[in-house]
Amino acid sequence: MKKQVEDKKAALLEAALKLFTERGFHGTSTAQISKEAGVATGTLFNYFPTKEDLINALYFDVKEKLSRSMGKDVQAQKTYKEKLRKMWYNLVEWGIENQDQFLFVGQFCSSPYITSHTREVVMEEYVFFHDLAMEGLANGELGDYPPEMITSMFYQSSRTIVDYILYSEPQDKNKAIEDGFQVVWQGVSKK
Amino acid sequence: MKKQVEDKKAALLEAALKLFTERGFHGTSTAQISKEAGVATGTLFNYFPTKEDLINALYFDVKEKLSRSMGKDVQAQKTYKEKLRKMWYNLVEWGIENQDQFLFVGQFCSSPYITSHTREVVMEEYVFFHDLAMEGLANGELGDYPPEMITSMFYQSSRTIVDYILYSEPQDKNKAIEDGFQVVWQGVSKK
DNA sequence: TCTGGTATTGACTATTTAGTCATTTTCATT
DNA sequence: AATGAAAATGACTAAATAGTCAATACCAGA
Repeated sequence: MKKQVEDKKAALLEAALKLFTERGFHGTSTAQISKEAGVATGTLFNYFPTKEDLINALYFDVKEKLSRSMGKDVQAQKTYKEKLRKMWYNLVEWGIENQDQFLFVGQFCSSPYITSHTREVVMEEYVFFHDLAMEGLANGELGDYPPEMITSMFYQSSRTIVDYILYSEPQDKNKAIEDGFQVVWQGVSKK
Repeated sequence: MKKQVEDKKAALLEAALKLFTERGFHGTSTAQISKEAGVATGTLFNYFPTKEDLINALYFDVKEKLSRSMGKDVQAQKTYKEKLRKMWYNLVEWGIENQDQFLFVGQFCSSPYITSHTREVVMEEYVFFHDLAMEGLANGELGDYPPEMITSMFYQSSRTIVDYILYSEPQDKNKAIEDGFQVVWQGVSKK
């Protein structure tokens, strides 16, 4: 029973992910989401009292997965540059392998349907990222820029490279990923 | 008469800009837009046959303004680095001074309501940008990266810095703008 | 097999929506 | 002042919407 519950909830989130990205928030009806998920219209509202709750839960879900992928094996790297490189590859590879989630985040990160509460909760998942920037500033590996600026530039650049790879389809994706890292590292590291 | 026509059209675009950014595309009714613009509901459809036509016209309008600001006085600069710096300042300052348009573009650039036709037409306004990257590659000022990658990184970084300035509100905005340029220039220039 | 509580269903509704169109207003020209 | 064509109006409609709720299905434990 518990299993089935999770199944339906996951199916609803998956359906919502696909449809919201394809057709937008108000462009997708709750009926369409239920149908795509293979459940009754009422079932959606058992799990998510309102449509807004649904998209906020979905946003949190996706951002959490992203944050987990992002941090994987980073602390195991020897040098600071290797830590950043690991994180870069985690980010870009996740984006390529999870296109739908990647596009969803891009489309809804500044959307009015995501509440400031959701944004705050999501933020907490990313403190380790901020800490890593602080570490680089403290040990002199990074140029003397505000940490929020560094993290933003790093994260947004990874999105830019994923977009570039998905849209321009370069022959050598790995080259593109490494090129991207070189640009960012040259940009933020201390000369 | 001609004057008034343009007034109403402009009022509709302005109202749509504000409301779409605040409440999303389907979250904003055509009635709300008409009301905000101070015209009758029918008038909107005289100028824009459908709601989609309206948002596409608006998107084109804003992107065109951005492209014009972006290129201003760039060719008058002496060195290549100065050309890029001029463009960087044009971009970031436009974003700060035109927050509403800046946010609108960010929110709708990858939205399903913007047709691929609109995207293509908008693209044409930005060939000079691509050409500038080619120029930098040809004269050895830029690192050996694909030009599309360079333009994307440059443009998206400018967006990141505007976001950073609007959201983090650093004491010294000009320092932040110049810092941003340093990061990007270090990133894409040849070492 | 029976019990009782939980999960699921889908018909239903009150509201909202994009777009229409017959009518009225505006105003340059005569 | 008279004309007429273009612009503006807003009441209207057919369709779609988020969310409800009474009825049903399910299933673990006794």
